[in-house]
Amino acid sequence: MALGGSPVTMSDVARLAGVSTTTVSRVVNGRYGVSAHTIAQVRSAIERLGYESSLVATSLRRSRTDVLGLVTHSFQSYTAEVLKGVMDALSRSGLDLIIYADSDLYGTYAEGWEQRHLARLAGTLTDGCIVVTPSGEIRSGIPVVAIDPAKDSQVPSVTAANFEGATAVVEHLLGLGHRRIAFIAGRAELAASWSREEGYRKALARAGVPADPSLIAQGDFNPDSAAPLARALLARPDRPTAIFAANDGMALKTLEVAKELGLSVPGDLSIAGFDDIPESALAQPGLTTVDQSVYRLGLEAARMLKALVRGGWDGPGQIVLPTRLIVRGSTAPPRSAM
Amino acid sequence: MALGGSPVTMSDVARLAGVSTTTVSRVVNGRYGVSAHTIAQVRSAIERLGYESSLVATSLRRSRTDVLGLVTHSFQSYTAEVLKGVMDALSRSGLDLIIYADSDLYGTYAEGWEQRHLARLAGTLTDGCIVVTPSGEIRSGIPVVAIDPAKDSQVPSVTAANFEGATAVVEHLLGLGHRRIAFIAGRAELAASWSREEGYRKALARAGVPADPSLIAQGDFNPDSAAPLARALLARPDRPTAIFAANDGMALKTLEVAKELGLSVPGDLSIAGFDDIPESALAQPGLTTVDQSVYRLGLEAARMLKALVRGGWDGPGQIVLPTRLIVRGSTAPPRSAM
DNA sequence: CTGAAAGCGCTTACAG
DNA sequence: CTGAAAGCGCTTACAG
Repeated sequence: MALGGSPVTMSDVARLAGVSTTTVSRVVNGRYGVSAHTIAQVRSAIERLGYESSLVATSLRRSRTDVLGLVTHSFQSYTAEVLKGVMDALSRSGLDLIIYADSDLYGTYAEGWEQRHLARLAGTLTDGCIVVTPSGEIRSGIPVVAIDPAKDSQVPSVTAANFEGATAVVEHLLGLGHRRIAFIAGRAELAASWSREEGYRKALARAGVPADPSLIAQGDFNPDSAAPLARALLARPDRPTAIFAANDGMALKTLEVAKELGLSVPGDLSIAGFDDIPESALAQPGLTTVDQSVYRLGLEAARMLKALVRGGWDGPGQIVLPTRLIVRGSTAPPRSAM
Repeated sequence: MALGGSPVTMSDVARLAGVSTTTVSRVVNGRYGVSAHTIAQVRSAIERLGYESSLVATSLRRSRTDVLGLVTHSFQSYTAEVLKGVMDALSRSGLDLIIYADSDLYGTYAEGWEQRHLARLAGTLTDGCIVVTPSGEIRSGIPVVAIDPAKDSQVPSVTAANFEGATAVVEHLLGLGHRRIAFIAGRAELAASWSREEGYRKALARAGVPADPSLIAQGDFNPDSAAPLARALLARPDRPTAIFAANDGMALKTLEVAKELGLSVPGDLSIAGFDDIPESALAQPGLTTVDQSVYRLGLEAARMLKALVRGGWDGPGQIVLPTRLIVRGSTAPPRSAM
């Protein structure tokens, strides 16, 4: 009960109750074969001492922990949405969640971070893990589900229909009359970024518009990475009439840059993104984008992992969630076509 | 190296390298007194097997883990901001972070959740813990810092100048000519909510405006909790000319409700919040609010905990961060005063 | 119905 | 420079 004393252990309880730790363990875990009197004795000792079993010791001894893990290398609003979905899927399932974040890797993309984080949890702490946007292939002794996996990754994963979504948004721009459409890409190693770029290329090709490689800029999904890229694109004499960024964070940053440069959106420049984060609906003008429900990414990943851990998964190795084009004020016909 | 085999242990490495686990442990932890040849031997075995030490086993054996814990019962944008601050404070400090979330308590305020989560981590897993918005007093064997603690809590904590911030925003409304100002409160057990209500009362009292108890509604910081309350307040024949909500989430929900009811903001109704979350600047009209930098709450809490864990804290037991009134378009003089 | 003992994967005196 | 043994806090056969 002491504030600041060393943690109460099972032996403390056993001593106070006058029984063995074996018996205390039985009571704590609700096993059969303990007399009512002993149970009462132990319960009261637990109460008096404020005993809580040690997750660490339990998980080291047991094979199962009923705890799922999640590893991530940053906490953007994307991550927060993922977490909401995961927690809702786990709600009242008896499975808890542990999130592991390595301070030395935070915000960087040091290769293999997912592997190291995973190993920390996989030992015996967690029964299975969700890995958010891993940069490479993953190997692990426990079930793993990736959210937005690396390109060519083989682990079970959940992702959105990135190719289709990107195609739809670029076709929307083409339909408005745009021909010089730039693309700001995301982290190149992620399948999501690669598919969005493919969708962009495919839509142009279908429309018979030759792709101009100088209109493709390499960002990393981080909003700040888009600022210099947008500036460079917009400084060109033959600047594009539309910019499609691989996520909303970068698209909104592009919107900021355009305003700084005195360009009106969508008058001088159309802008589109991907994700439909809450800020996109609130921006001035509202951002045309693709809804990919990051919340559902987290929800489905947790459901899949739950089934995998319990040995009851018979679905596909990859879940692809539908996307939806959302047209708002940031896109319009180019001036030349008006 | 096997995909899906059981985890590689230190004994596996020892066997392959032809040494004892003692020696492997020494190499892994960089202890002195191992021959260069043995080190190379062990390193290569570790490499070949893809060995990573088990966090669980290590933390059970060692007194120190160099891992800090954080427990929360929900993942709102508030939590995401807190986490960013915490991670930035921990960056390159050698301290990692584990977040524990209990699925059975998610989104609910079941009494004592913080105590139970904490006990799971406090055993030996973490050297210290941050508890986000605990609902009651906390006892623990390891250092703990609370962010927005419970009323009358004694644990070290970080919070904003809630009283002063609330006073400022209500004085702003009074200055515009409002006299019927409603207040939507937050979770009653939190000091933050209580202080904001006190600030509201104090500002009215100073201005000689009698407080009308029927204008105080009890929310819980969750945006959804505000909808019925705002509806009830606005349905009254003597409806208030201004509503001050204890956080931005509830204020933005109130804005939505007002629009639904066909009321113009700020023409028919002024609305103010507290927090300054990103959405508030983007809302139409922009939300008048109090900036409390949730990011800094996380940053300072992690700094404090770091010092506490390392035995180097000599600051006060509670850190109070300044707040700042931010006036945007959602507040204006009431019609009657125009 | 109850307990002594082994062992989960590590680290740390201790002995050599 | 290296290893056998004890022990961190639990759970689980096994024996009684």
